[in-house]
Amino acid sequence: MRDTPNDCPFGCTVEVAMEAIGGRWKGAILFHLADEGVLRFGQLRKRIPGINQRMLTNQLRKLEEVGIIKRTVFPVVPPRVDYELTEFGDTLKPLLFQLKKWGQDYIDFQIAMSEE
Amino acid sequence: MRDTPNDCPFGCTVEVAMEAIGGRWKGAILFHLADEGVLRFGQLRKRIPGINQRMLTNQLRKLEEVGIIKRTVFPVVPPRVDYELTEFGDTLKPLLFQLKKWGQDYIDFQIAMSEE
DNA sequence: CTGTATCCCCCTCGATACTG
DNA sequence: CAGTATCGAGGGGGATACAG
Repeated sequence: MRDTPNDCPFGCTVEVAMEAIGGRWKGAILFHLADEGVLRFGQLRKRIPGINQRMLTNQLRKLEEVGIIKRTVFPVVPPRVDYELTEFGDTLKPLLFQLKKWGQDYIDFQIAMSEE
Repeated sequence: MRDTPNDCPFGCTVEVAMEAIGGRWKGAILFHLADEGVLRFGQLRKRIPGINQRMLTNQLRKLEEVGIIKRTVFPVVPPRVDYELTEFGDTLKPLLFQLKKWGQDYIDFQIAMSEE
């Protein structure tokens, strides 16, 4: 997080947004929660190939910290922890779906470029 | 860039998109180009406080490499280099403005959280 | 003005093993 | 099942100096 959000003369709100939802995994995590609602830790892991436990825990904590996702622990054995978007996190949905759509276009474009 | 874009079972197109436009500076660079059109190296630098020459050059090269921005060198002294979005880069515009809007909401939300 | 070239630190991230 | 602990490699990123 930037120390002083007020020294953002022009387009740096974009930077702030990128810090919140950017990085290697956050986008994928958020997309799945936006797409499917409530998901357990293990369900998220299955949906994000390549991520390991450490990273998943790590990123989930950061998203929880800034109020984008909610974490619910059930005191049962075996343990069960649910993750979902908060009310504020829901405001990300249009962005995430647009991001996904653009990502598909981007992949197609890269393929077209490499084939020319 | 991910090696095999095809091993993206579910929401990983979001990951791919984040790799292309994510990171500390790319969002800001793209936003300014989307907002103002053609900008010179030095103009970009002035608009992105905190970035240094190395990083600006670095990120511009990456964006150029994947076909999002176009670089035009004018053989004059002193040198002049223009940057602008490519036709494909233009498809990012709605995303960037939405990103900026959400970033503002996010900043407000963080302030509200810390004041509660 | 628009870059390269070095140097180096830190922090992210991955692999693996272990725990309640 | 859902984590934590530890270690280590790698690269992102900054400061500075130099070049065309």
